[in-house]
Amino acid sequence: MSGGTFARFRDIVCRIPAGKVATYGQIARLAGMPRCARTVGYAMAGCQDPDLPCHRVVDRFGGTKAAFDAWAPGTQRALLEAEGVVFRPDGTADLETCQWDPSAETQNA
DNA sequence: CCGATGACCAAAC
DNA sequence: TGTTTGGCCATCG
Repeated sequence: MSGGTFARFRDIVCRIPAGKVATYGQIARLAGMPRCARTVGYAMAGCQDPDLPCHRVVDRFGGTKAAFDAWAPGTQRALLEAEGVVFRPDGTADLETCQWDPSAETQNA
């Protein structure tokens, strides 16, 4: 595993600050694989690591995935809201306000 | 062991 | 302008 692509995704997702959300494509892009967004989602689906804040990972529209709902109905949104993420009436996270900005990644874990 | 799938995104026609 | 296919990697059966 170490040295695998999944490890890279996990590392990136783990660096998402609380109150922020990142999209699969964004993470994949940061990992160096703009086309590997699917692999990112799979990394979460197959390996729900407790240290992996997959709840901070959303799709391009900031909408939580149905699979996540199956894992924990309404939990993702609750966690994000608890972290300060702003949700819209449509049930999607306001990416304009809460999308993780890797460029401003000054928190450096 | 090998084949198919999967929580997606972006470019191409 | 909108819709479709393509692509990537790891895990599951």
